[in-house]
Amino acid sequence: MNVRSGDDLTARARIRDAAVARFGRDGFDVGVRAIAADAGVSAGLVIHHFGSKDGLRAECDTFVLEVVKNEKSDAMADPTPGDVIGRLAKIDEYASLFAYIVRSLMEGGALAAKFVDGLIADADAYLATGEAAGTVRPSEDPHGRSRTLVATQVGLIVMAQLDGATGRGTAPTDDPTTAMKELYAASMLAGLEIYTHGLFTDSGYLDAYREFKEKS
Amino acid sequence: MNVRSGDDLTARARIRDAAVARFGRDGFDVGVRAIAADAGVSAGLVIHHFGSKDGLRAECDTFVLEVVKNEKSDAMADPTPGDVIGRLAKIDEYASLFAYIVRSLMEGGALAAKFVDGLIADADAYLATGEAAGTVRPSEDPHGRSRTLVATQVGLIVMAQLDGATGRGTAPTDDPTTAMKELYAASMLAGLEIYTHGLFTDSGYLDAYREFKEKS
DNA sequence: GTCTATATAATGATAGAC
DNA sequence: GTCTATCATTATATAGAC
Repeated sequence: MNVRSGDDLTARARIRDAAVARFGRDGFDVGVRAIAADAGVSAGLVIHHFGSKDGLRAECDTFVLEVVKNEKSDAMADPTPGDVIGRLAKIDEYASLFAYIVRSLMEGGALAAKFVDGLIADADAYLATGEAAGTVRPSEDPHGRSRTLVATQVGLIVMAQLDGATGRGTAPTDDPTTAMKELYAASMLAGLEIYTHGLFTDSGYLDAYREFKEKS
Repeated sequence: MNVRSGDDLTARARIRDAAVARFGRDGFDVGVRAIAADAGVSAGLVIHHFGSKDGLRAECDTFVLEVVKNEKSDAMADPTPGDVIGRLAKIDEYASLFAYIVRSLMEGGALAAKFVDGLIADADAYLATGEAAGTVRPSEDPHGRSRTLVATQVGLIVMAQLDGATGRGTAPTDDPTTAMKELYAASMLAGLEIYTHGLFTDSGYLDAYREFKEKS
């Protein structure tokens, strides 16, 4: 989860790390006792430090968002930028972080909303750059386009989760990172096809929608 | 939920309907007592009829899938077919059904996997028809394309849920149908743009990926 | 800071009367 | 078929010793 090697962490940080990992693996219904056991402390100490389970959850949220934020800063300094999901999924060190984010996404938590907002903002910036460079087509609704593209990413994540939960595919049940990478790779060609040539052979559907939109 | 008007239903059916609605609105952690209260029966009777909470959940799953199946049959007979999500979302009578499906989707349940599989199969058939008719471009990976398109739908649903849960947008928190319709409408133009003209101005990304794929 | 022990509340499920 | 009453379990959170 981070470069610090475990024993040298304060109990508070150990609890928080254990909670992120457990929440990510088993969902937010997991008990405080399981988290405490993972961290090697008592259940009472968890409450003592964080006030309540919700307090612990909130601290996990801010911690994960902080890591994502730092990762994004690094990505901006990186000469070969990719999308944040790809970066996070790539680095196995962050697997529990990614699992936590996926859980939050499935639950509809506040962290997920912020995370998705960040992805959309990234897409806005990335597409605007591409548009200026001439590699990306202009759009009547650039922000809507960003949301649509991010929706595809989010949908792939959810579908990967479904595949994992129902035991399909080659990925083991408890590894959203692997399942995600597989489904992503399996959809990459088709996605690039669509993004390069489109899906329809003519502009009939688009024209019809524009006409419909103008009438209302 | 169905055409039957409430009081004339057996208690068993009333419990099942109440459960679908409650599960859809509050998630699957809702207690048996709350469902029983909605149905106007005792908590014990719920267990008496369904054996356990899981038994009730299973019956809700099969019931919802049955309705979806019938709805699909109707859609095939209908001369103006749309996608199933659109049809379900459109009909307010099915709002609780839709909410239930969304919950299952978020939780990663078995029903959600079947539902998504059905959407993908529908997309396969729909795109194959379009391809034969000349309105849809051929693809190197038709099934992967179907998955990608369904992923966008699923992602929009999840993002609508996020907007609703965090109280953004104009939609009320507890109405996934409305939130979904709004986000869907807001993304329609951008989506059709992509599906008509593509996203990129040239085939550089697609060519690069094909080359990368051949090497490995 | 950290523990053990406990209070309190809610859950799913059972038993038996009617 | 339906109820009330209750059991057994589990959960979060508290209290107080060390």
